[in-house]
Amino acid sequence: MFSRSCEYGLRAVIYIAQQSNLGNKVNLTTISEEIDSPQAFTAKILQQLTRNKIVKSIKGPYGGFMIEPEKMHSIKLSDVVGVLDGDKIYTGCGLGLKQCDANSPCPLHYKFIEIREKLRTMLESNSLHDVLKDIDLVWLKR
Amino acid sequence: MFSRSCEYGLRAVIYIAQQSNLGNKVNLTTISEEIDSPQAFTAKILQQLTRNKIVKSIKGPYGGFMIEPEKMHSIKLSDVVGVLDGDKIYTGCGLGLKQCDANSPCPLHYKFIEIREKLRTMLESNSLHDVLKDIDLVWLKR
DNA sequence: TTTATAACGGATAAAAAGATCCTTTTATAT
DNA sequence: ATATAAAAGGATCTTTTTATCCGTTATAAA
Repeated sequence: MFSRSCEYGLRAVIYIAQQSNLGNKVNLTTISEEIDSPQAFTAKILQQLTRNKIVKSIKGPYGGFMIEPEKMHSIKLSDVVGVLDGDKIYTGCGLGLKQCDANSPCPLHYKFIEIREKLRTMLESNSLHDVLKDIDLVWLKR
Repeated sequence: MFSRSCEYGLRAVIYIAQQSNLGNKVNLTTISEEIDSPQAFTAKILQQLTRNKIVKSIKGPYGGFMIEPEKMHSIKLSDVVGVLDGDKIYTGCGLGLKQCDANSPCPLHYKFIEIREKLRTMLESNSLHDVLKDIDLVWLKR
């Protein structure tokens, strides 16, 4: 469904969000341990998320990553996915055709569109706040 | 959503099925032209589909690929996807966690499972016959 | 002001996916 | 029998994705 990068990114964001809610900033080492991801690679992903204002980074001692509490409602899962995987998951054709839309649909167009729209809606309607509401973070470690 | 291989595979199977319905066998060159895919790579994919009895191959002059008419109802899209991409699209965790299921769900488990089940149902309930019913094959060329 | 810590960024490496090439095998028609 | 057409299969190459390494920059505390 998503690329590795995007999976790590989502896990990282959820973890950082949860810690930010507790008032903690977290550094790269901790993040990659907690979400079980390769550290250097995770660093690259966090850089992208930082540049795109999803997370905030603080350099230097006692630095790390955090998400501003006031953004918990506005940042949607779709924002994270959008930064890391783009929008091809919503817009792309199930059969990989370049041109496939309502007025020139591929054989499976109408069968796929429903699923893709459901996915889009899910990602766009769930904010970090929503995700954190009922969460058991242990699961990010597996 | 699917790998390139799987996209080509689905396009090839749909095209072969349609031609088989018309009583035609089709060779690799024709297939890759009609579905706009790299020929040699498509050959590899067709080999896999042949080994897995999705398509039938006939060697030698006047040979090619076909799908036996009596299989049009029994071969589902999920069979093609299963051969080429496996079942990770149904069973895998949205966040890429190895262990994620009903009794140890990841933070997004219940949000994803609905989408995945919808996809599975769609692929498992659509046979080649179903797909061919209302199809405009021109679209496989784009 | 020095030292230590942590993110940033560029370069590189490894692995996987995508794609091609070429020889071998099979089968058909002449 | 021979020539030819087509798939099969092994080896290899290319591109993309995933992952690592290391020097640079920023910052906080002592």
